[in-house]
Amino acid sequence: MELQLVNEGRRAGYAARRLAEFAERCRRGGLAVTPQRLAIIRALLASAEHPRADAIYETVRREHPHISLATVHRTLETLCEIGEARKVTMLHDSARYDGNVVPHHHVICVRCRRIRDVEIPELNDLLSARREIGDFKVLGSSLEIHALCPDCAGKGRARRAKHGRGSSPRTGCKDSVQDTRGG
Amino acid sequence: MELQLVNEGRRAGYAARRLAEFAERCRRGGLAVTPQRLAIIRALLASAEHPRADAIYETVRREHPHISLATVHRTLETLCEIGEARKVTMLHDSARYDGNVVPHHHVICVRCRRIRDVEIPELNDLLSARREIGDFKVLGSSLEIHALCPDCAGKGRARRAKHGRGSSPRTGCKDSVQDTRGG
DNA sequence: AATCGGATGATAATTACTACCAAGTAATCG
DNA sequence: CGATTACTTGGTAGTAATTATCATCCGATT
Repeated sequence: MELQLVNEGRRAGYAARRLAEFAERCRRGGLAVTPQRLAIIRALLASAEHPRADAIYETVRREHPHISLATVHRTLETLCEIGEARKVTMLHDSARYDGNVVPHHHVICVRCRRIRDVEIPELNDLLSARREIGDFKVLGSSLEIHALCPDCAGKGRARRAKHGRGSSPRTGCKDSVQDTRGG
Repeated sequence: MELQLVNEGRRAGYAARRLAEFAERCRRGGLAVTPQRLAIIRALLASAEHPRADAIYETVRREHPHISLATVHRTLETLCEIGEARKVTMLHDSARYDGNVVPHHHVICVRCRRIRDVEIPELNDLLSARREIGDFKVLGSSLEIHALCPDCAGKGRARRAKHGRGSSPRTGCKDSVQDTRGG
């Protein structure tokens, strides 16, 4: 299986292109182009660290000393909504435990966060053949398949639910549909 | 690619077996077998929901009204450490953002939580050919490859760092090596 | 330039989780 | 079986990440 770390040069070129189109994309998404948003997307695109909100905050603060941490959180969330950023995992809200310790993967409903086990023996085989990627030593892996569960698929397009931290995975449904499908 | 939801019958049988071996495995792991731990692993194995600590707490409370939520959090963590449970994602501490919205995957250092982008075009192809899994409608996917980064690989075996919530992903290193390699 | 709706900053509130410590109890040994 | 001891637990305070609230501000449109 082809499988390689993305190199720095390519990432930088990509970031430059994305930044150039940013204002245009904001308008298309119905968002105002503010200095804060520009600074935040610039910081995000400049980083290869997959940063947390507070790291972006520290970076942006150097040029915008008055920016609020809340703005950074809000903006990153907004960027995800218009598809200008993504979260590394959609399950960052709280720890979800699994009693099944046999290697397997998960389908996750992007609306209600329902999770079901999936077996993909071939994927396990392919990855366990791989001892390292770049200079990282591989230990294991876990595939998150983003999907709509049968209950949520019927409900039409997401009515942007508010992001009460962990408000819904308990029982209810939550939105922020993040389509990561390949292109 | 073979790819299917794990069915309920199989899961139940697996859970029964695991539960039977639990006491033995605890002792092997140097842990006391307490009623609380038994109740928690039983609740976890009985659930197909990939529950959060609070859901386990609500279940266990019916039989152990005095159990503490802190115990549930601690115990689930402990179970992961001795390999009797796993977390659905190891990145649940806090949101990590990515400016790269082109479909790709991630290598994550299990010690310091460093993340790097990985491209696996074949995986994208295989999954985008798949429109549904069971009754879930597939939108996209994200593979988490668990690994040791070059810096952490040299440092020998993990000295169990304390779990200060988000204490290390900023810069430092954190442990809880969770080997999910196939078998 | 006037208007207006969305955006921001400051801060309070919420949530998930961990730290701490006194008291309880499982495992070991006699 | 009972004493010993170290590991566990419960209760609770504390911490960190994130969201809510709301007055003020400012980008976009006219």
